[in-house]
Amino acid sequence: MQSQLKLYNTLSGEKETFKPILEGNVGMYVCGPTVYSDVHLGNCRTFISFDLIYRYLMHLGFKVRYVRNITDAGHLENDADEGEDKISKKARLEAIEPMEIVQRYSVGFHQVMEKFNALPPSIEPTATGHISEQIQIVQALLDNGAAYISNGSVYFDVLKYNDSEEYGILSKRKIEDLISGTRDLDGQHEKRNPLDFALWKKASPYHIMRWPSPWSDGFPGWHLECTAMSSKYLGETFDIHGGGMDLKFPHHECEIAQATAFSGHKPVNYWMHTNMLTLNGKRMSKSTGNTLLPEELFSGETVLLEKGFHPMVARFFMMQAHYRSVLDFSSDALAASEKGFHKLMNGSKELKELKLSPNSSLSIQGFIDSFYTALNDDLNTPVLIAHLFEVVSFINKVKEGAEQISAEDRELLSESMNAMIFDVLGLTFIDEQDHSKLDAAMNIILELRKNARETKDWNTSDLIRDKLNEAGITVKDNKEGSTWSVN
RNA sequence: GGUCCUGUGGCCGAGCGGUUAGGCAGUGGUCUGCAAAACCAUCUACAGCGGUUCAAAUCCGCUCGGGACCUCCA
Repeated sequence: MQSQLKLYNTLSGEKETFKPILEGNVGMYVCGPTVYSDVHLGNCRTFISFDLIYRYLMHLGFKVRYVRNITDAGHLENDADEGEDKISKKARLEAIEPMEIVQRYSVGFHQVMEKFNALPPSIEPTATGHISEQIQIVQALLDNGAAYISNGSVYFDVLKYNDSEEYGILSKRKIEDLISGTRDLDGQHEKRNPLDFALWKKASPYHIMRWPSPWSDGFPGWHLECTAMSSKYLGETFDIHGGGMDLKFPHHECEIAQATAFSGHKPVNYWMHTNMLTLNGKRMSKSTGNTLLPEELFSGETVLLEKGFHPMVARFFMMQAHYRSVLDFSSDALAASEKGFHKLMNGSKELKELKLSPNSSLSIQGFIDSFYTALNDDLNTPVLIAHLFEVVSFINKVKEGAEQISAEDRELLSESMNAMIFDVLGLTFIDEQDHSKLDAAMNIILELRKNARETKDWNTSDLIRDKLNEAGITVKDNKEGSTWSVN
């Protein structure tokens, strides 16, 4: 099954059969968040997409080392001399320590990811914790002539690199087009060419975050941390490097260039890029303010939504679209997913209690194969979910007596459904609190209601149901009796 | 302006040369004191115009929309 996994590789522009460098092991690096403000839902989608990939690789039996960095040194605000990093700017605004900002938003990020049931990565290194590694790479690039010093800063020489390698190989850009398209920004005079990017920046006097280096007191360029940390923890060539589409250029392109110049070979075999989550048809972005915060989604306290949605509903909503497709966020789409989510989860619950027959009326293995066919095709979760709904439909028919399932098959299907829903898609039941006392109380109430119904006292029975509903508890009547659930 | 992606039924969203995707909503029915849920049936679309092909939502061209990147951004 493993060898059949195909992943879309941005480098080739095609789906390729996934083959890890070291059999049975996968090294995966994902560009993490910049912790200078709250992560928005668009950021979350990327990390949830890679959580799916991480989960599926592990489900297939790979031993995965998943590295996702925390960018706490801040990226350059712009390329100008006055450039200051985002962390220190925010710190001065709020008159607190940079690391205080970092701490606050890192914690917030982790809390949000936990709500989305995203597994923590194996290693979550920080840029500030790897300054010496970054300095070493800069020195090596200076030593081998790939970089040059200018006024205390160090820049990567893109044109020189392009003489022997191909700058633009990932984003499919031609260097001539890039040169002609370069904007005339201030502070470019330090560079030999506008395309050159900073490896090390000399800090201006008021710049708070700074480290000593052979060239100046300063801070690392914004592409460098990923090369330093990925090569440290995964090796100079590793299997998968991921990030949002927006990082393809220039960030990942620069990473390839500096890493190749540093080590002499390509750093990554499979480049994976997840697509944007849009709001009102436009990508979410901190700088434009077109964002939705996770907390706003959960609480519904925003003009964009009619009500709040549980993180698992949002996760399911995201899984209903392919990770490489743009997904637009809307209240209606969320509401549709919410119903579908409950339908799926109820189906998976009911599967375990299905009445058994000597034989199954359908091929259970056929269902299971379809799950893997979908996932192996570049993680096609929308198709996987479509198949899961087919199973739910089958489950309901067994319940109604229109289809049959054997004991063996029920076990097999249950195991596979659970693996898909919980392990791979990473969904959880929304209501998992301990209800033992509520259970007891509800049993008493429903007993009274049952008595009322038996004497056709509909006023009482409806009053109980309506009042419970107002309190957030739904009562449903079936042939076998009444069931209840917390909304 | 350059590079690239995209346009699917009321809504969301797969498919990428020949078969019903799926979910939500709607409609008719079964069930039910009513409601809800569930089940069955139904609704059957591929921006427009050309072309290639026995066959196109799927490939090619043009036109018209939408978006991403080219500057920090998941």
